[in-house]
Amino acid sequence: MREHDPEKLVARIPLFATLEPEARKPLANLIRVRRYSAREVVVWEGETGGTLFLSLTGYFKAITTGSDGKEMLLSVMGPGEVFGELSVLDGQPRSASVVTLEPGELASLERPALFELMATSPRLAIGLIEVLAQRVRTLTKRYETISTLDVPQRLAQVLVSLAQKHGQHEGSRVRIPVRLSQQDLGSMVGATRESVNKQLRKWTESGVLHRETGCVVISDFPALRAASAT
Amino acid sequence: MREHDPEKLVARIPLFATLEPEARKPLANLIRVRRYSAREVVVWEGETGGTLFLSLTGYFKAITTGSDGKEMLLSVMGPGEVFGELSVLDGQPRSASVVTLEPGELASLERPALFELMATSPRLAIGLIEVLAQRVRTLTKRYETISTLDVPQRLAQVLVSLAQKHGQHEGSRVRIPVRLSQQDLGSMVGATRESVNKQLRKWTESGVLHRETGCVVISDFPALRAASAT
DNA sequence: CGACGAGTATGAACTCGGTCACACCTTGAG
DNA sequence: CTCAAGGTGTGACCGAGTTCATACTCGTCG
Repeated sequence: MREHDPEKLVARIPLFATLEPEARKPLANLIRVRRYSAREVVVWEGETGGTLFLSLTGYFKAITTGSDGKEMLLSVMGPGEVFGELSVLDGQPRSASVVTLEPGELASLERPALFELMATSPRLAIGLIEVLAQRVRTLTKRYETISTLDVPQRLAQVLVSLAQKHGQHEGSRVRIPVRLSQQDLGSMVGATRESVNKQLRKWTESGVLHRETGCVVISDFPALRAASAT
Repeated sequence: MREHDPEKLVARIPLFATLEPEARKPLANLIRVRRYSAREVVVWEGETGGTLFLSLTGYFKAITTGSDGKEMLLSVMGPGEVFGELSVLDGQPRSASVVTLEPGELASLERPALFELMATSPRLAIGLIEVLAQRVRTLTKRYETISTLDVPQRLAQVLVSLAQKHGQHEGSRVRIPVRLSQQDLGSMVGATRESVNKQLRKWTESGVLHRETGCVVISDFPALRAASAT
């Protein structure tokens, strides 16, 4: 995003889009923008921190690391999305780490500034509650999925939702413009790198999708969608 | 709970405990109390509904039913806990069904009344945000657990947390006073009834726990706790 | 440009836990 | 009191997916 006028940046973030215009001006002065390089850690799980992040460009992953060192990928966040609201709102330690998947830019807002804004702008509070509510719904669904479906179904489901959330249409094809390793995909569906690889190969062979420099391109979206349900 | 003075009821619910005393009086007039019999459905997944529920007595389970009809148990709620806040806050359909595990009483509060209260009492809004935040944290942890640990570990973990949340100490023993079938336990950890049965038997044989008329009593809490981590 | 590290590819062996099948208890409704 | 229904107990079998081992491919950095 070459745009560096804070006020214009703010208008692009859905959370702030519905904000009263007169509330946007002060906001613009409170955010700070920073560029992150690939694989940089934005927040560490377990840390206490009161910063809210707003993704401007690039993709980020939220991960938790289990006691045995295994990494679980909780969500992939792209431009316009907000994260870090949990710790800001309840003051508890960060529930996950966030790492850049590729270079990108983030705007950040500190807790005191956020609370000040919320006091004058109830819509912001409502927006944040909606973000939180959405997280609960997404997590509930993922939880249900992981304990009900088998690996191919789970993988199909993840690809479908990645495509819906971040996909770029190229004719009848849909490109998922996020550089996710097979390891990453595995840790999204609770499977090993190997299992992901094998399933991906099957789909590649049957022409459902193909890989391009670290990205997945879906050729036959309906087929994938069909594979995600029973 | 024989107590039927609404104002006293309200004081027992943690969400309202920190409420300004002058805000409790109007609240008392807005809640409605109802008794539910065993296995009664309080809310149906998918329905739209704007009622917030406050558990007074008895235990309740939140479940989602997958497309294949398999039931997942999301959480067990006991006296003092609040549920149904998600749909009330974001207006979306209910994310899960709630069913009584045994006869119990619930207080309920309708959306308009709640919003009215929130407008005058910011603490209530903060309390609800905390409830939501807690849900995100719990779900995140459960999600991590289910995809990292094996069945015995998951089961141990669930029993430990049930004991911590609802347990009654009887000397060195801890009783989980909730009537959960092995099927229920299974659907909490993403396992079958049979697997739960077999693990429970092992623990019974080794004296870690025993069963009493539908309830689980933990004899060796440290052992169970040890079994829940690797 | 060449080499190292990260990611990809693939199969063989094993194993946890699910499925199935069947018998045995409780418990509460009539 | 009796019966049906729902919950519990237990073993045999088998299959999806993990683990392990071993090559290969690519891109990026000295």
